[in-house]
Amino acid sequence: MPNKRSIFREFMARNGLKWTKQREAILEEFLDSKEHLSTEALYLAIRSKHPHIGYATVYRTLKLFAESGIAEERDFGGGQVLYELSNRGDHHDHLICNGCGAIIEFEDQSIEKLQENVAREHQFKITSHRLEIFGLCAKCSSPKH
Amino acid sequence: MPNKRSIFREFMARNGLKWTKQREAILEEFLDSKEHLSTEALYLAIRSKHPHIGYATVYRTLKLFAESGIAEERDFGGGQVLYELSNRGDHHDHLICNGCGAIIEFEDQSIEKLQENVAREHQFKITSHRLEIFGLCAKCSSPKH
DNA sequence: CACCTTTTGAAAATCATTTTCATAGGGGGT
DNA sequence: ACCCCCTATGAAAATGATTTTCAAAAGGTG
Ligand SMILES: [Mn+2]
Ligand SMILES: [Mn+2]
Ligand SMILES: [Zn+2]
Ligand SMILES: [Zn+2]
Repeated sequence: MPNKRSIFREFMARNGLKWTKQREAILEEFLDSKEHLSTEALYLAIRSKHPHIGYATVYRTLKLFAESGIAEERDFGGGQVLYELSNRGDHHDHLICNGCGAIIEFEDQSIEKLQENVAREHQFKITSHRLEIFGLCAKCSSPKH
Repeated sequence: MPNKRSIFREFMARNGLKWTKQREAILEEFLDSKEHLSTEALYLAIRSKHPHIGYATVYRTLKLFAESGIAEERDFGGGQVLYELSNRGDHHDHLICNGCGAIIEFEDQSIEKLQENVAREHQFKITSHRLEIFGLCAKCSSPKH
């Protein structure tokens, strides 16, 4: 079970890319992070420990994470792209609260199957998909504040 | 069965907004259009008949179409927002070809139901959702050519 | 260490979309 | 039709996330 650190380092080596302090710092901060975060959020988190790291480098490095497969890019329409760690190969979709911004993950094999049926009916070859449900989470839709 | 023209005009009146040549021209061109089109595409289409209409006005008017309910905004991640007429009042989702850009619409009540179940399990109140399946259409995935 | 390539940070550039602002145009009331 | 008060318009400038440029600063391989 290769961990994300080694997957990423192998990706770098395989592509003739270099292992730098910046990339290491960004990787560590990203691995520590929870949930879905924007480049800006990660940049700000890193800045406290590494004030010298530039914004562009964070952008570039997150793209590398996505290319290497250890991270996934998400665009929930909030104006900024979000990144999350790719968890053990499993695909999942999202419930997104318009009230507090909470993002709830879910997996539903029945839905996935039906999507494949739809694609098959159209002789369409799926490479990826996204299902996003917007609304209000339990907290935000409860009457008592 | 109020048509889109009257729905939009009523929306305008109700909100104290004015009926202008520009809005009429943009509406007519939009009603004539097929499928999912960008502001730019609509602007270019209109420009031949109405060279005086500005880009900003097209942006503003498409937003009004969406607000009034006669159009829907879609962001398939292509860098530009697309608009389509809200047809048949029914919700639908999309298959998007990465090869030729074709957009295929589909409706699947079973998937919708399962989405509601997922939301219910999380005590989540749905206001909207989107399901987009990316890949290759029949034409683009066929071996010949 | 040398050398060649990739990286980096800061600033400038992109690009879709939005906003500004001065002028023009609806439209209800008279 | 005339006023008057908004709202709308177009051109240009502004925005804001992301990307690119470029000269200087490392990787890393032998
Ligand atoms: Mn997720
Ligand atoms: Mn559609
Ligand atoms: Zn919430
Ligand atoms: Zn195609």
